[in-house]
Amino acid sequence: MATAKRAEASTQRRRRAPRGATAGAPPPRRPDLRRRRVMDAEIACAAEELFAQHGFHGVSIAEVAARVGISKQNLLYYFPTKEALYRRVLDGVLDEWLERLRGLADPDKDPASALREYIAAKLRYSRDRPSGSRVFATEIIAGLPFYAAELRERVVPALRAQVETLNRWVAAGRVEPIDAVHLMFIVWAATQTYADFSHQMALVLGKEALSAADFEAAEEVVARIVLRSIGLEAAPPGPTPAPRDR
Amino acid sequence: MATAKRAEASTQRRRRAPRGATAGAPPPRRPDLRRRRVMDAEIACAAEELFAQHGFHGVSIAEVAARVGISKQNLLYYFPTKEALYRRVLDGVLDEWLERLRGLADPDKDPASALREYIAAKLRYSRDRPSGSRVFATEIIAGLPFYAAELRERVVPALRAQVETLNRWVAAGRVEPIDAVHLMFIVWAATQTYADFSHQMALVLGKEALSAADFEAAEEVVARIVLRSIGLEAAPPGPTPAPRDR
DNA sequence: GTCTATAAGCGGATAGAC
DNA sequence: GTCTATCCGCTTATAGAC
Repeated sequence: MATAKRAEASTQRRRRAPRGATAGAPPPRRPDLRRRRVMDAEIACAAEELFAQHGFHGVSIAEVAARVGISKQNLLYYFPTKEALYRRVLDGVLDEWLERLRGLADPDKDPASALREYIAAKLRYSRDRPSGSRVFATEIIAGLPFYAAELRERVVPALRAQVETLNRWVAAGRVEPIDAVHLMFIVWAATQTYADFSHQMALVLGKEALSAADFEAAEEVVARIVLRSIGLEAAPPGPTPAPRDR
Repeated sequence: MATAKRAEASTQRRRRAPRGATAGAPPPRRPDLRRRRVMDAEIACAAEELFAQHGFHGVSIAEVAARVGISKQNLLYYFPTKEALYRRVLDGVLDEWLERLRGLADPDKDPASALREYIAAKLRYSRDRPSGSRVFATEIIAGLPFYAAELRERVVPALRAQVETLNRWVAAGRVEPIDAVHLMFIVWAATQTYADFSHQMALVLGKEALSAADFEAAEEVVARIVLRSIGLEAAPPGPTPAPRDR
């Protein structure tokens, strides 16, 4: 999702073919569900970026509407309240997040490669969808004013499952004993930070934005840190693979 | 700072001793600098908590004033604009942060204990002043809309110095080679997260808030992860010291 | 579905009396 | 320093025509 397909949809928006004269088969008269879905997604996508930058209260529905190219009243036709739009954004972020991480950290897998994959997937998410990550982060930082129930129902179980997997590996002697909850807290933080704090990172690195090479380096370091901490791997093949840009 | 001395200041606020009659020595007529400083601090303290919870746009100066027990117009006497108040909050957070971390990560120190101290100090900060940490985090996540210059001038050099120290340890062969920037990114994230994401953590742990024992466990795991990643330490003395509450 | 019009309230900020 | 009064713009949301 994210930035895709906005342009095409926008150009075709106002006024489809006129109805009265030339149409052979009468167009279906039920509410246009497809259009509804497209508009919902497009509005949510615009809202996601704006909420990420300015926070819930820092964005007006008029601004979202303007970015999509519709009127604010029209936006209110699709989302009855600003809060509904905000929740929809969080839902979308969460859906994709759960989808991407489904099945990773399977307790039957090899711990090292399972953890590697998990870290890679989370970093990919930070890279592909920083806005979503940021909206979620600010909601959590604010103390879950809108999304506490959903987080409890959908996120916490997923996180607990990962902790549980790690604990099973410990119990089976496949990794060294460690406080699994805190290890996972750190994994989440270390991967999330590449979305949330990338502005600060860019400033430290003296560049405009993080590059692909930065994300590769991040993946290597996070994986090394985590794996070594539970006695899984000494060091990656090459000591420090040549950075491409930076 | 934070929550201290609010009560006493509030009770004595309205109307000091009347001026006309009984006073022997005429009270100094210059602007009361001491009062100014106290009020500034008190307002900033209240604002810090509110900004942390609701974000810059989610807080009205009237709400801040109400929490302090003054009128909104009176608040505007001390801070001419809402933005000035917000910057003052960030300044305060940054001042204390730099103060606490000053001198840590000295390149002449033993790397292991220097890093341990650094991690402990950052975690203590997350624990003592979560609101400040959160305000800062949301400002960064939002892309530094107000505080870019200050971050560039005061924070980035401090962060770079820490990276530099780590690099010197690598060059001197005192620690194993590693991508120092990313290691530090992870250290910042792993310590910061115990302030910013503590709500989510509490939900995962099934408790109201993080306890002292949680912070001790965090310190142990973060230190272990970081030190091991550069070949500094095998494991802490006891395998898993008995948790006190949880 | 999309538009115009408008309700009803809160936001930050200023002016001036005391 | 603190108060009263007030300006004005922007906000979410609704009503109803087309």
